[in-house]
Amino acid sequence: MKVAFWNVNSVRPRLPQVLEWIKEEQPDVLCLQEIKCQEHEFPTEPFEEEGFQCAVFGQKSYNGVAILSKYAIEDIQKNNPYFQDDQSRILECVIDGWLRVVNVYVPNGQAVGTEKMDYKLDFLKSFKEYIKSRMKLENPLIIGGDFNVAPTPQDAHKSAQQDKDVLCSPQERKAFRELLHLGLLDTIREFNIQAKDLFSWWDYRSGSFQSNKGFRIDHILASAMAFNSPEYKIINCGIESSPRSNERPSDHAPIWVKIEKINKI
DNA sequence: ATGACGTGAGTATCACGA
Repeated sequence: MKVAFWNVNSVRPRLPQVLEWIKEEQPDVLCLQEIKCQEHEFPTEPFEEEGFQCAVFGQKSYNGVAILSKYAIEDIQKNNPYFQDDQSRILECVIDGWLRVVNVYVPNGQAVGTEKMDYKLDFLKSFKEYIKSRMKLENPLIIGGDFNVAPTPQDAHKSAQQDKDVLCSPQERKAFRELLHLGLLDTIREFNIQAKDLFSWWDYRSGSFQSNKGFRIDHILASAMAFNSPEYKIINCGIESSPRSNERPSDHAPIWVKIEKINKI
């Protein structure tokens, strides 16, 4: 099963290229972040025509997440039950009766020392408790989306100001590490231990993509049961940077994993 | 560099992104 995540920076102007990418890459599940519309404005029909069911958690103008799946979508949960939030940022479900998927759009944070950074850090602190509760459930678990954190210096281009800047501050990196310490693996890093210049987001300004001045801030975290166990295995994963070359692209690239269910005798 | 782009709301310009 191929499960992809993509911050599309508004789904409606991006619809033709999202449909094109689906036809080329054939994901079974596509989790979208920053759809920037309400449920009734979401382009459900074009995705249904490609064979997807849609679960949408929208918001007017900002944020919003959705899960498209060729298999049954069950046990839908919107946002974190332990965190009061008037923004639409988390959508959880179980796919095909076995794979639990959490689709997350972590707040931007604006800058260190601002109220928005406080909100981001509160969000991440509570997100950890929420994920802890999900790891107690029986299903293999993957958590993917836009985390807005570049976990290590390896995940930011060389000229980035790493110590004080949003995405790279010690506070944000600590919050991300604490998530991993629950027992989750950063799948794309596990498959690319030494790789540098492996990025998922490039600023629209200053030709950042052309000079590969990016950050790796979109991630897919996997429980040990999902990553490699007698029952399940992640056999491959990647960052698909080619859509960043499209006309009117999202500033984020899609990321994906292939997870295999190993048949019991 | 208090910049650069891009999107939504709304129809001039601002909030927001990261």
